Amino acid sequence: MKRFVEGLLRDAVRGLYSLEVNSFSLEPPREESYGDYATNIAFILSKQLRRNPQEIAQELAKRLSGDMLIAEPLKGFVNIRLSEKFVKEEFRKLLRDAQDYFFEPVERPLYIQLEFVSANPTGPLHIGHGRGAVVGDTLGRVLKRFGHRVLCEYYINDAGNQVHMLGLSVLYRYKELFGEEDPKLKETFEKEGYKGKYIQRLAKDLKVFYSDRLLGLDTEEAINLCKEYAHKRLLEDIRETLGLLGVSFDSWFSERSLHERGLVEEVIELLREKGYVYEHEGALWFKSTAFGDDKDRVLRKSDRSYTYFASDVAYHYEKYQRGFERVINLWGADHHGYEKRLMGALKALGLPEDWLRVEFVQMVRLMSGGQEVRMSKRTGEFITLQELIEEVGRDAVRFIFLTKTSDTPLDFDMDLVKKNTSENPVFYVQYAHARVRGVFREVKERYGIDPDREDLRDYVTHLSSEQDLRLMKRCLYMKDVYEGVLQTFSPHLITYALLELSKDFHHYYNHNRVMVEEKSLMLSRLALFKGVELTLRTAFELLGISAPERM
RNA sequence: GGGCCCGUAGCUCAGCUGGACAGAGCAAGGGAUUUCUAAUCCCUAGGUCGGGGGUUCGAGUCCCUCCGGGCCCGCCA
Repeated sequence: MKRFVEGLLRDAVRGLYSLEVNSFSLEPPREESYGDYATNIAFILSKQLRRNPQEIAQELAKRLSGDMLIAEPLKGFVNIRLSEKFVKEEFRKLLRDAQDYFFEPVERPLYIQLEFVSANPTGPLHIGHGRGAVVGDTLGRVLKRFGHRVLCEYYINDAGNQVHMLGLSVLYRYKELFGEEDPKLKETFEKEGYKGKYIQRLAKDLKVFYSDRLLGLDTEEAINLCKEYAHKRLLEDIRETLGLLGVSFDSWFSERSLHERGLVEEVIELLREKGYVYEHEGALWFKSTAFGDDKDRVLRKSDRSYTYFASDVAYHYEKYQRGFERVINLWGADHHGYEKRLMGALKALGLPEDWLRVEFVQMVRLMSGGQEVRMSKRTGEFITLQELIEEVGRDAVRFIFLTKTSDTPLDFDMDLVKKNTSENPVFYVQYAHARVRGVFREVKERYGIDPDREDLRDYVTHLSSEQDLRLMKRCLYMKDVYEGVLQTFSPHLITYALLELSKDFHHYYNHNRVMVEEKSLMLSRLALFKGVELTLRTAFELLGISAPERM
């Protein structure tokens, strides 16, 4: 809708002043009585034309008003109202095919890679990973709907020190099972090892599998065996947890494969050719200060092993070679220091400036009884993502994770999502859907009308009350919301808009009855409800939450 | 010392590339039940947008500075 209005506005400007305006605002005004959209375009034009904005607003409003829009100038603003005719036409389109209506394919589809979660396979996913997973997954769904080719990828850190430490930790616990203690192993374990109970479980599994055969092996060899087994198992667990969340990846990319293909050396060589690599105290450094970083960063340590940073540069170079036109990374907020050096390296390699976009996902705090909950009562360890899903359900987890912009910390109120009242936003929006379905069931029973099969489009004509129009517009408005998500990569806008829609629906429901004597009125209200249902359902699909028939 | 995020009604937060008298939800108070689920709806109240400067026709929004809070800063990942 917004796009349509914008087009008319540009036409009007072209017609009146034969010039183009690039940036102006066009948004729903705060004050509802001003209409559906308001624009500051006259202020922008007044600079270029050196004329009074109020006059310009007046001319534009006159030109704009017609069949579709009613425009009025006010204090230099142009206030625009969608005509009843226009709203109805749009609503009919929605009823015909909601997918078609809401998602007009982008003119130039891009091959986009979306990398998110990418948690080390050294333990279970925690709550923060879940937020990244949901935000990434939903964003991917939206981008796909608009016609982009999207590849969702999980980057597995299966090389380097962390997985090594995982192997070591498992081996330590394994030996423990046989009453053996290796002092060297113990020292490292106590300092840097993974202490979670899941390590002991993995050790027990290995005992079943190998019996005592690992004891005879050379330590390094044994660590490697443990490492292989443990990280694969943990990855399976991660996959399972993501599955419970309804998140799936198209691709799982192994860090190790970069090393095996020699890409890490290759990319360092490339950076060296460009003159951004130097040696210092036996290590190889990247001159990230040349790109605004506060210090240079090590690529290869003096023990000749590569840093995580080095493989990350190689990874992104590999992404570029794979042909992605756009790459979006969702990182935990603790990685923000990383952005500059990676961006710097990519710039040094000659990649386009806006090719990579990094979005940060901030922490989640679990709250219950007004207090932060960190430890699970059952296990005494940090609450895992899996436990949270089991506790409150997938819908609540997904919805709440999308209620705030991802770059600000989120408090997850566990008590709230268990309530069946309007305080609980998840309940509130799903209840709207259940109510629509309830009416449809009843209508079918009483009158033999099945709104699921009936084509109700022609009855839209009878929807003329202020409340009718308001609810229709609210549905149509979701189209603008999706376009906003596309532009800002902020899927949380959907939950907001959904709450507003639900609010208007509940209001309508309380003030208007569907099953009334007058048949055409009943059918028109069914058409309205049908539109609401389709709108809700489309949004629910993107959010990955269920659309309950009854509650 | 440096980086990132944040400071808006009692609480939790919206406020989209600067725009019209600052919004919502919750909590508080009052009201609607012969209903297609009242698990809902309606009404009322409340803020010098952390302080100070600047840019602008116009600043919660941009710039500077100060105060306060959170996260991060290793030849770890």
